Amino acid sequence: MNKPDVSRAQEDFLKTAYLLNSAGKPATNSEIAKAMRVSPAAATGMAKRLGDLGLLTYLKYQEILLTDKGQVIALEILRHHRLLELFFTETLNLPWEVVHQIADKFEHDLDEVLEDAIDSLLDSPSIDPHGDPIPSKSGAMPATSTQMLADLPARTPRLVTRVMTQEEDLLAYLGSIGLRPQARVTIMERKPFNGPLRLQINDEENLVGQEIANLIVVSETDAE
Amino acid sequence: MNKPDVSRAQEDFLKTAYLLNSAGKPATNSEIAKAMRVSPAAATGMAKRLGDLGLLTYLKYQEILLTDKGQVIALEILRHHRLLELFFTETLNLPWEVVHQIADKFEHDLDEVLEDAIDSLLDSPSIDPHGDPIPSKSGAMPATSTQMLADLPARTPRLVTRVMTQEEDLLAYLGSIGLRPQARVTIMERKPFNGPLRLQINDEENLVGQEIANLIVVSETDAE
DNA sequence: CTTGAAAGTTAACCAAGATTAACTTATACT
DNA sequence: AGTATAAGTTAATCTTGGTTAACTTTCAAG
Repeated sequence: MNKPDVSRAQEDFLKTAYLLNSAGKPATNSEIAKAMRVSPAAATGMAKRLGDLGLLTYLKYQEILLTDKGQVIALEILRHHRLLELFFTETLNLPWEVVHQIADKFEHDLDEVLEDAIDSLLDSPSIDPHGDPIPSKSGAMPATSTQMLADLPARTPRLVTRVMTQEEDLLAYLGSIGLRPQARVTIMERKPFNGPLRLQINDEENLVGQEIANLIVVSETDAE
Repeated sequence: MNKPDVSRAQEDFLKTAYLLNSAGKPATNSEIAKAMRVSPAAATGMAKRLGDLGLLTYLKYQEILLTDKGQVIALEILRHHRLLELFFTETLNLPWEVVHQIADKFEHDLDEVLEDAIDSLLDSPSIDPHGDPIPSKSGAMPATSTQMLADLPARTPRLVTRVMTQEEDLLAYLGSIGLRPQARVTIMERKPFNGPLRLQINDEENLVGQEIANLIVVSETDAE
């Protein structure tokens, strides 16, 4: 298995496209450009280059689609990213809101020796501190719940399994109210007209808006 | 204190120049080019760019000299490098011969939060796994012994304080015979005509050539 | 079924960092 | 002192990954 030797910018592009897809959004030029904070023209140029490398299929004006080879790379980077996030929170007690940006830089340089050492230290973990699934070394993505807290009826106790944001301030806040993976959460009351939700989080109550509830993934079955 | 925002290639150049100087060699164009594995022309170009940035003084055909600003950056990168080496050996039990190349890549991306976390986890260490001194955050380089094993008379027990190579195979070998920082070492016998040295290393004897003995730094006073 | 805004592309350009080839300078040696 | 060789520089060129500005395509809505 020869490694295609892609640059960081290329890896970032593939990762971005993959993440858009797995968030249910199409990997369009403008979405990618926005996510990568570059101009649309830069995204077009990169798409062409990666198309030539056989890592995605690029057709003018169309949504880009990763090829198998491209997806393998995206998953590898994602694995690096999430392993690193977990590694840094575990070994250094760094809060979950800071590890994302750090991992974004290191993910491109994680060689296999280090990757394997981290994997074995952490006992081949399948989720990172945010609850995001860590692809296996062979590229298999662990299954995750698709149940959003926002869609849950009241009085249905669940466990938080994933928090789908990387925004630093928001993560810090969510952490402070205990809304993180493994927390027990129950919607006690929904205020009308898409109003805030009164939540029981572990032993405390708190109010959160719809927007936040839409970032919280919970277990598909009741917390016992 | 504004960060000058230098690229990786620029950081590498400054680091290389600094390391040449501290190894007693002049930071000449060809030495730098060789150490960085780029063409001499590339080194000239980079020297000009860094000169314009005020990070070194560049005069045609002359040895380059880091300015204070340039040296601060070099020391910062060196600090990152050595902290990372130690961090990875400590947390992951990686052997000392592999951490160098890993740190070479990560050193450019170590932000302050992570740097401080590592520093405090390791209790503000002053040497890395090879015995190389770790500059303090303020840029002070810890003093080190200058006594080479090769220059020691026979029957003079010392402690190994530093092993001055980053060659993977060699480090692995030296580790295997116990020649690493903290080891007790004594020259038992010198074979004539710069022949090999018979060494007592901790509790075992071994033969090494002059070349290796010239890489081993030992304490300046006798091991008790 | 036309049309206007949004999305995407193209073109011209730029800077960084590399290369090779050819030239210049420094230096060491007879 | 004169000159060969090593060291260093310059010039021309390349690739990557960006930019902005202008143009084209798509598509939804009247």
